[in-house]
Amino acid sequence: MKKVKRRKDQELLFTYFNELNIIAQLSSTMFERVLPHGLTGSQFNVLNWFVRVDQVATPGRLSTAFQVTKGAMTNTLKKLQEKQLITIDPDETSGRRKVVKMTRRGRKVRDWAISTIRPLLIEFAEDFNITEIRQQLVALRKVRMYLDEYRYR
Amino acid sequence: MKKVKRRKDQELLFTYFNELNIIAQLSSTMFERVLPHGLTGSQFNVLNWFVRVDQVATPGRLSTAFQVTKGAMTNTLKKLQEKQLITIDPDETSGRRKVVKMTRRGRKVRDWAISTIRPLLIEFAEDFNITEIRQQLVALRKVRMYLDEYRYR
DNA sequence: TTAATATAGTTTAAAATTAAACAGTTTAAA
DNA sequence: TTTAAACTGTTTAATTTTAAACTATATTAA
Repeated sequence: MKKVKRRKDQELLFTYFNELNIIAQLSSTMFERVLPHGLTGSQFNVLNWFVRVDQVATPGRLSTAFQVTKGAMTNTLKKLQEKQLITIDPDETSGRRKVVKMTRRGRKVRDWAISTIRPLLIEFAEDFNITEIRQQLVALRKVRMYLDEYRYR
Repeated sequence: MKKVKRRKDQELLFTYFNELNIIAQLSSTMFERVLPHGLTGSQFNVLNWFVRVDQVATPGRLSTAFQVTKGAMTNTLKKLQEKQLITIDPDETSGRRKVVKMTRRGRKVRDWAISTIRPLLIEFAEDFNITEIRQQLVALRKVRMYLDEYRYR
Protein backbone atom coordinates (compact mmCIF):
# COMPACT_ATOMS: atom_id res chain seq x y z
CA MET A 1 0.00 0.00 0.00
CA LYS A 2 1.17 3.50 -0.82
CA LYS A 3 2.75 5.37 2.03
CA VAL A 4 0.45 8.36 1.60
CA LYS A 5 -2.68 6.25 1.63
CA ARG A 6 -1.53 4.41 4.72
CA ARG A 7 -1.03 7.72 6.49
CA LYS A 8 -4.48 8.90 5.41
CA ASP A 9 -5.99 5.70 6.71
CA GLN A 10 -4.34 6.20 10.07
CA GLU A 11 -5.69 9.69 10.32
CA LEU A 12 -9.12 8.41 9.46
CA LEU A 13 -8.92 5.73 12.12
CA PHE A 14 -7.67 8.20 14.65
CA THR A 15 -10.58 10.51 13.88
CA TYR A 16 -12.92 7.53 14.08
CA PHE A 17 -11.87 6.62 17.60
CA ASN A 18 -11.83 10.25 18.59
CA GLU A 19 -15.40 10.63 17.41
CA LEU A 20 -16.39 7.49 19.30
CA ASN A 21 -14.88 8.91 22.46
CA ILE A 22 -16.65 12.24 22.16
CA ILE A 23 -19.98 10.50 21.64
CA ALA A 24 -19.32 8.26 24.62
CA GLN A 25 -18.48 11.24 26.78
CA LEU A 26 -21.49 13.28 25.70
CA SER A 27 -23.95 10.43 25.98
CA SER A 28 -22.78 9.16 29.34
CA THR A 29 -22.81 12.66 30.78
CA MET A 30 -26.39 13.02 29.52
CA PHE A 31 -27.38 9.69 31.00
CA GLU A 32 -25.63 10.24 34.32
CA ARG A 33 -27.39 13.56 34.72
CA VAL A 34 -30.81 11.91 34.85
CA LEU A 35 -29.81 8.92 36.98
CA PRO A 36 -31.79 8.46 40.21
CA HIS A 37 -30.18 10.47 42.97
CA GLY A 38 -27.13 8.89 44.51
CA LEU A 39 -26.45 6.48 41.66
CA THR A 40 -23.20 7.18 39.82
CA GLY A 41 -22.36 6.06 36.33
CA SER A 42 -20.05 3.29 37.46
CA GLN A 43 -22.63 2.05 39.92
CA PHE A 44 -25.33 1.97 37.27
CA ASN A 45 -23.00 0.21 34.84
CA VAL A 46 -22.39 -2.58 37.32
CA LEU A 47 -26.12 -3.03 37.90
CA ASN A 48 -26.72 -3.05 34.17
CA TRP A 49 -23.97 -5.62 33.65
CA PHE A 50 -26.02 -8.08 35.67
CA VAL A 51 -28.84 -7.68 33.18
CA ARG A 52 -26.70 -7.64 30.06
CA VAL A 53 -24.12 -10.31 30.82
CA ASP A 54 -24.60 -12.62 33.78
CA GLN A 55 -26.50 -13.09 37.02
CA VAL A 56 -23.36 -13.79 39.03
CA ALA A 57 -19.99 -12.05 39.14
CA THR A 58 -16.76 -11.75 41.04
CA PRO A 59 -15.12 -8.38 41.80
CA GLY A 60 -12.25 -9.36 39.54
CA ARG A 61 -14.46 -10.24 36.61
CA LEU A 62 -16.21 -6.88 36.90
CA SER A 63 -13.00 -4.88 37.16
CA THR A 64 -11.73 -6.62 34.02
CA ALA A 65 -15.03 -6.07 32.21
CA PHE A 66 -14.99 -2.34 32.89
CA GLN A 67 -11.23 -1.91 32.49
CA VAL A 68 -11.02 -0.48 35.96
CA THR A 69 -8.51 -1.26 38.73
CA LYS A 70 -9.47 -3.80 41.37
CA GLY A 71 -9.37 -1.08 43.98
CA ALA A 72 -11.87 1.04 42.10
CA MET A 73 -14.22 -1.93 41.86
CA THR A 74 -13.87 -2.67 45.57
CA ASN A 75 -15.02 0.90 46.17
CA THR A 76 -17.93 0.80 43.70
CA LEU A 77 -19.17 -2.52 45.06
CA LYS A 78 -18.95 -1.27 48.63
CA LYS A 79 -21.23 1.63 47.72
CA LEU A 80 -23.71 -0.64 45.97
CA GLN A 81 -23.69 -3.01 48.91
CA GLU A 82 -24.36 -0.16 51.36
CA LYS A 83 -27.42 0.72 49.29
CA GLN A 84 -28.42 -2.96 49.32
CA LEU A 85 -28.44 -3.12 45.54
CA ILE A 86 -26.01 -6.05 45.45
CA THR A 87 -24.85 -8.81 47.79
CA ILE A 88 -21.23 -9.79 48.29
CA ASP A 89 -20.70 -13.26 49.77
CA PRO A 90 -17.73 -15.58 50.24
CA ASP A 91 -17.36 -18.19 47.50
CA GLU A 92 -18.07 -21.68 48.86
CA THR A 93 -15.59 -23.26 46.48
CA SER A 94 -12.71 -20.80 46.89
CA GLY A 95 -11.53 -18.85 49.90
CA ARG A 96 -10.10 -15.94 47.96
CA ARG A 97 -13.01 -15.37 45.60
CA LYS A 98 -16.23 -13.57 46.39
CA VAL A 99 -19.64 -13.93 44.82
CA VAL A 100 -21.45 -10.77 43.76
CA LYS A 101 -25.14 -10.74 42.89
CA MET A 102 -27.73 -8.06 42.21
CA THR A 103 -30.58 -7.90 44.71
CA ARG A 104 -34.24 -7.55 43.74
CA ARG A 105 -33.99 -3.98 44.96
CA GLY A 106 -30.94 -3.52 42.72
CA ARG A 107 -32.85 -4.77 39.72
CA LYS A 108 -35.69 -2.35 40.47
CA VAL A 109 -33.32 0.59 40.78
CA ARG A 110 -31.64 -0.42 37.52
CA ASP A 111 -35.00 -0.60 35.75
CA TRP A 112 -35.96 2.75 37.17
CA ALA A 113 -32.68 4.22 35.99
CA ILE A 114 -33.35 2.86 32.51
CA SER A 115 -36.77 4.47 32.56
CA THR A 116 -35.30 7.89 33.33
CA ILE A 117 -32.98 7.49 30.36
CA ARG A 118 -35.79 6.36 28.07
CA PRO A 119 -37.16 9.83 27.24
CA LEU A 120 -33.75 10.82 25.94
CA LEU A 121 -33.69 7.77 23.70
CA ILE A 122 -37.21 8.35 22.42
CA GLU A 123 -36.24 11.83 21.38
CA PHE A 124 -33.10 10.51 19.74
CA ALA A 125 -35.11 7.90 17.85
CA GLU A 126 -37.23 10.62 16.28
CA ASP A 127 -34.20 12.06 14.54
CA PHE A 128 -32.46 8.84 13.50
CA ASN A 129 -33.24 5.89 11.30
CA ILE A 130 -33.47 2.86 13.52
CA THR A 131 -32.51 0.46 10.74
CA GLU A 132 -29.36 2.41 10.15
CA ILE A 133 -28.55 2.38 13.86
CA ARG A 134 -29.06 -1.38 13.90
CA GLN A 135 -26.55 -1.76 11.07
CA GLN A 136 -24.10 0.48 12.89
CA LEU A 137 -24.50 -1.66 15.95
CA VAL A 138 -23.44 -4.74 14.00
CA ALA A 139 -20.29 -2.94 12.91
CA LEU A 140 -19.60 -1.61 16.39
CA ARG A 141 -19.87 -5.06 17.89
CA LYS A 142 -17.13 -6.27 15.56
CA VAL A 143 -14.90 -3.41 16.69
CA ARG A 144 -15.63 -4.08 20.32
CA MET A 145 -14.86 -7.77 19.95
CA TYR A 146 -11.57 -6.95 18.27
CA LEU A 147 -10.56 -4.61 21.08
CA ASP A 148 -11.76 -7.05 23.69
CA GLU A 149 -9.48 -9.73 22.32
CA TYR A 150 -6.62 -7.37 21.63
CA ARG A 151 -6.13 -6.46 25.24
CA TYR A 152 -5.49 -10.05 26.28
CA ARG A 153 -2.58 -10.48 23.91
CA MET B 1 -45.96 3.09 16.25
CA LYS B 2 -46.70 -0.09 18.15
CA LYS B 3 -45.85 -0.05 21.82
CA VAL B 4 -43.80 -3.24 21.55
CA LYS B 5 -41.75 -1.95 18.65
CA ARG B 6 -41.05 1.31 20.45
CA ARG B 7 -39.79 -0.61 23.44
CA LYS B 8 -37.57 -2.75 21.23
CA ASP B 9 -36.17 0.36 19.59
CA GLN B 10 -35.29 1.83 22.95
CA GLU B 11 -33.48 -1.31 23.96
CA LEU B 12 -31.59 -1.24 20.70
CA LEU B 13 -30.58 2.38 21.24
CA PHE B 14 -29.56 1.68 24.77
CA THR B 15 -27.39 -1.21 23.59
CA TYR B 16 -26.00 1.01 20.88
CA PHE B 17 -24.80 3.67 23.31
CA ASN B 18 -23.58 1.02 25.67
CA GLU B 19 -21.47 -0.52 22.93
CA LEU B 20 -20.11 2.91 22.03
CA ASN B 21 -19.09 3.45 25.63
CA ILE B 22 -17.34 0.12 25.92
CA ILE B 23 -15.38 0.78 22.74
CA ALA B 24 -14.47 4.25 23.96
CA GLN B 25 -13.26 2.84 27.25
CA LEU B 26 -11.25 0.04 25.69
CA SER B 27 -9.68 2.20 23.00
CA SER B 28 -8.74 5.09 25.24
CA THR B 29 -7.21 2.73 27.79
CA MET B 30 -5.15 1.22 24.96
CA PHE B 31 -4.09 4.63 23.71
CA GLU B 32 -3.30 6.02 27.15
CA ARG B 33 -1.10 3.04 27.89
CA VAL B 34 1.31 3.92 25.08
CA LEU B 35 1.32 7.70 25.62
CA PRO B 36 4.72 9.29 26.20
CA HIS B 37 5.57 9.15 29.88
CA GLY B 38 3.89 11.77 32.00
CA LEU B 39 1.16 12.60 29.49
CA THR B 40 -2.33 11.69 30.67
CA GLY B 41 -5.32 11.12 28.46
CA SER B 42 -6.91 14.48 29.29
CA GLN B 43 -3.65 16.28 28.67
CA PHE B 44 -3.22 14.63 25.30
CA ASN B 45 -6.82 15.40 24.38
CA VAL B 46 -6.27 19.10 25.01
CA LEU B 47 -3.14 19.13 22.88
CA ASN B 48 -4.96 17.27 20.15
CA TRP B 49 -7.85 19.72 20.33
CA PHE B 50 -5.50 22.46 19.18
CA VAL B 51 -4.80 20.44 16.03
CA ARG B 52 -8.36 19.32 15.41
CA VAL B 53 -10.34 22.43 16.23
CA ASP B 54 -8.56 25.74 16.73
CA GLN B 55 -5.20 27.36 17.42
CA VAL B 56 -6.53 29.45 20.30
CA ALA B 57 -8.71 28.58 23.25
CA THR B 58 -9.97 29.77 26.60
CA PRO B 59 -10.15 27.51 29.67
CA GLY B 60 -13.93 27.77 29.55
CA ARG B 61 -14.18 26.76 25.92
CA LEU B 62 -12.04 23.70 26.59
CA SER B 63 -13.97 22.64 29.68
CA THR B 64 -17.18 22.88 27.68
CA ALA B 65 -15.69 20.99 24.74
CA PHE B 66 -14.63 18.09 26.93
CA GLN B 67 -17.67 18.18 29.21
CA VAL B 68 -15.43 18.61 32.20
CA THR B 69 -15.78 21.02 35.13
CA LYS B 70 -13.90 24.30 35.02
CA GLY B 71 -11.85 23.19 38.02
CA ALA B 72 -10.72 20.04 36.25
CA MET B 73 -9.62 22.09 33.26
CA THR B 74 -7.74 24.54 35.48
CA ASN B 75 -5.83 21.55 36.80
CA THR B 76 -5.13 19.97 33.40
CA LEU B 77 -3.97 23.27 31.94
CA LYS B 78 -1.69 23.89 34.91
CA LYS B 79 0.02 20.57 34.26
CA LEU B 80 0.43 21.28 30.57
CA GLN B 81 1.80 24.71 31.35
CA GLU B 82 4.35 23.30 33.80
CA LYS B 83 5.58 21.03 31.02
CA GLN B 84 5.68 24.04 28.69
CA LEU B 85 3.33 22.42 26.23
CA ILE B 86 0.88 25.32 26.31
CA THR B 87 0.92 29.00 27.24
CA ILE B 88 -1.73 30.74 29.34
CA ASP B 89 -1.85 34.49 28.99
CA PRO B 90 -4.28 37.22 30.04
CA ASP B 91 -6.72 38.26 27.33
CA GLU B 92 -6.00 41.81 26.13
CA THR B 93 -9.64 42.48 25.41
CA SER B 94 -11.14 41.03 28.60
CA GLY B 95 -9.89 40.97 32.14
CA ARG B 96 -11.64 37.78 33.12
CA ARG B 97 -10.73 35.67 30.11
CA LYS B 98 -7.42 33.94 29.46
CA VAL B 99 -5.83 32.93 26.20
CA VAL B 100 -4.51 29.40 25.87
CA LYS B 101 -2.22 28.32 23.05
CA MET B 102 -0.17 25.24 22.26
CA THR B 103 3.59 25.80 22.14
CA ARG B 104 5.86 24.41 19.44
CA ARG B 105 7.07 21.92 22.00
CA GLY B 106 3.44 20.99 22.70
CA ARG B 107 2.83 20.33 19.03
CA LYS B 108 5.90 18.10 18.90
CA VAL B 109 4.82 16.11 21.93
CA ARG B 110 1.33 15.74 20.45
CA ASP B 111 2.80 14.47 17.17
CA TRP B 112 5.03 12.07 19.04
CA ALA B 113 2.05 10.82 21.01
CA ILE B 114 0.18 10.22 17.77
CA SER B 115 3.12 8.25 16.46
CA THR B 116 3.10 5.92 19.46
CA ILE B 117 -0.57 5.26 18.84
CA ARG B 118 -0.03 4.65 15.12
CA PRO B 119 1.16 1.01 15.41
CA LEU B 120 -2.09 0.13 17.16
CA LEU B 121 -4.05 1.71 14.32
CA ILE B 122 -2.01 -0.03 11.65
CA GLU B 123 -2.77 -3.35 13.24
CA PHE B 124 -6.43 -2.44 13.49
CA ALA B 125 -6.52 -1.45 9.83
CA GLU B 126 -5.36 -4.92 8.83
CA ASP B 127 -8.50 -6.45 10.27
CA PHE B 128 -11.05 -3.87 9.17
CA ASN B 129 -12.34 -2.51 5.91
CA ILE B 130 -11.35 1.13 5.73
CA THR B 131 -14.21 2.03 3.43
CA GLU B 132 -16.64 0.64 5.91
CA ILE B 133 -15.00 2.58 8.72
CA ARG B 134 -15.29 5.74 6.66
CA GLN B 135 -19.01 5.16 6.24
CA GLN B 136 -19.37 4.52 9.93
CA LEU B 137 -17.58 7.77 10.61
CA VAL B 138 -20.14 9.67 8.57
CA ALA B 139 -22.90 8.16 10.67
CA LEU B 140 -21.05 8.80 13.92
CA ARG B 141 -20.55 12.44 13.07
CA LYS B 142 -24.29 12.85 12.70
CA VAL B 143 -24.81 11.33 16.12
CA ARG B 144 -22.14 13.51 17.67
CA MET B 145 -23.59 16.64 16.14
CA TYR B 146 -27.01 15.73 17.48
CA LEU B 147 -25.66 15.22 20.99
CA ASP B 148 -23.57 18.35 20.76
CA GLU B 149 -26.63 20.42 20.00
CA TYR B 150 -28.85 18.58 22.43
CA ARG B 151 -26.84 19.60 25.45
CA TYR B 152 -27.34 23.29 24.79
CA ARG B 153 -31.13 23.07 24.86
C1' DT C 1 5.09 -32.61 51.48
C1' DT C 2 7.24 -28.28 51.05
C1' DA C 3 8.49 -24.20 48.90
C1' DA C 4 7.82 -21.04 45.31
C1' DT C 5 4.67 -18.79 42.43
C1' DA C 6 0.29 -17.09 40.97
C1' DT C 7 -4.25 -15.35 41.95
C1' DA C 8 -8.20 -12.56 44.35
C1' DG C 9 -9.36 -8.98 46.83
C1' DT C 10 -8.32 -4.96 50.05
C1' DT C 11 -5.78 -1.05 51.61
C1' DT C 12 -2.91 3.01 51.05
C1' DA C 13 -1.26 7.37 49.22
C1' DA C 14 -1.32 10.22 45.34
C1' DA C 15 -3.65 12.13 41.33
C1' DA C 16 -7.84 13.49 38.86
C1' DT C 17 -12.50 15.04 38.96
C1' DT C 18 -16.68 17.15 40.80
C1' DA C 19 -19.75 20.47 43.03
C1' DA C 20 -19.92 24.45 45.36
C1' DA C 21 -18.10 28.65 47.15
C1' DC C 22 -15.40 32.35 45.89
C1' DA C 23 -13.10 36.70 43.59
C1' DG C 24 -12.74 39.56 39.95
C1' DT C 25 -14.65 41.41 35.56
C1' DT C 26 -18.15 42.55 32.34
C1' DT C 27 -22.89 43.45 30.93
C1' DA C 28 -27.53 45.02 31.49
C1' DA C 29 -30.99 47.53 33.72
C1' DA C 30 -32.72 51.02 36.59
C1' DT D 1 -24.05 56.54 36.75
C1' DT D 2 -25.05 53.01 39.90
C1' DT D 3 -26.50 48.64 40.97
C1' DA D 4 -27.72 44.04 40.10
C1' DA D 5 -26.95 40.11 37.39
C1' DA D 6 -24.14 37.21 34.58
C1' DC D 7 -19.68 35.49 33.26
C1' DT D 8 -14.78 33.54 33.69
C1' DG D 9 -11.58 31.34 36.10
C1' DT D 10 -9.60 29.56 40.67
C1' DT D 11 -9.88 27.37 45.08
C1' DT D 12 -11.65 24.08 48.42
C1' DA D 13 -13.30 19.73 50.29
C1' DA D 14 -15.13 15.45 49.11
C1' DT D 15 -15.33 11.61 45.89
C1' DT D 16 -13.39 8.56 42.45
C1' DT D 17 -9.69 6.34 40.32
C1' DT D 18 -5.02 4.54 39.92
C1' DA D 19 -0.70 2.14 41.04
C1' DA D 20 1.53 -0.30 44.24
C1' DA D 21 1.96 -2.66 48.54
C1' DC D 22 -0.19 -5.97 51.20
C1' DT D 23 -2.98 -10.18 53.06
C1' DA D 24 -4.79 -14.42 52.28
C1' DT D 25 -5.67 -18.39 49.47
C1' DA D 26 -4.75 -21.60 45.73
C1' DT D 27 -1.76 -23.82 42.41
C1' DT D 28 2.52 -25.63 40.70
C1' DA D 29 6.88 -27.77 40.89
C1' DA D 30 10.66 -29.76 43.29
